[in-house]
Amino acid sequence: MSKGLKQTKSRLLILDVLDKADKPLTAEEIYWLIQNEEDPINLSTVYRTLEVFLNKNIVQIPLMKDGNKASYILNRDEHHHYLVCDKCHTMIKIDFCPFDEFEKQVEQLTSFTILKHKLELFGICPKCQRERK
Amino acid sequence: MSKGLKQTKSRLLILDVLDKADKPLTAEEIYWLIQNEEDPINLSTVYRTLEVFLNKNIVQIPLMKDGNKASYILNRDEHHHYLVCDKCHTMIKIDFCPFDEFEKQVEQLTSFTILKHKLELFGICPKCQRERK
DNA sequence: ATGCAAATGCAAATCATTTGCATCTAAAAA
DNA sequence: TTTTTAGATGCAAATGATTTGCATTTGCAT
Repeated sequence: MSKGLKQTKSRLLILDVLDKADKPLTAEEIYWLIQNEEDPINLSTVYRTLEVFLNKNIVQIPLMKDGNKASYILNRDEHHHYLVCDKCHTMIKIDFCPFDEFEKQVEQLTSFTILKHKLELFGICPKCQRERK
Repeated sequence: MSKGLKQTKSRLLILDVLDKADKPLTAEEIYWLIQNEEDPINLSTVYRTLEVFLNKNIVQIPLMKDGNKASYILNRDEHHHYLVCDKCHTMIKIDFCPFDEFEKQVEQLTSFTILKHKLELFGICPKCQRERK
């Protein structure tokens, strides 16, 4: 395993689950998905692993929360954002991001060094518009 | 009090504290700020009031969290974003937002109707840069 | 193979937030 | 103004996500 981490079964399983996921997963969701696999793994381990992965920048927590639980995604070093439907919570990825220029302006204005940004868009998806939900 | 709410001392105090604040406040910060004022008020009341205010759109929760506590700001119907220092959590308001054009593009691309967006920038503030914390 | 630092399981602790319930109070009705 | 009552509050206990202490296990460097 990269970044000076021991390669353990739990960590590989968690990475695998996150890799296959098509949406951000909570610690508990990861936990249950792994129960369905071969070897059980403790919920504390999931939390501890996710924290290590966060520190190593292997995973990220996007802005949206599922209730008050944090969700995690693999950091694929692609930069993108999510668009979330307020009605049905459909979540789609937006693959472009025009904010480099904006960040430069803010850096000049504030003297901060900007490291990252999080953006999320909320609206109504086409399906819900049709169904007037 | 507007929006069909009873005008109570707690609610007026909470509104006042939020109005005077120059940054998002957690429920507990609001609670302590009010202890310093004349009349004490219960922490549950702060939480309950904030929830009512949220539903009435009188306050909003910006994206950033102080640790894992939610922060609240008065909804002033101004649109702006926050810049947060990763080290000392200093939080400053950015008063301009260039994303209308971007939203239009995303609407065309996805057929979503976009209602709002949340953006947050993270970096290191000038003070922490100097102190190399 | 051996030793050790790091990882894990388990149970208990933590901490923000919520809730049940008895009491109180703003404001509508009389 | 007094009465009425739905909604607001205080208090203590419950909840639920996340963290932590500690004993045990396991990668992996020697």
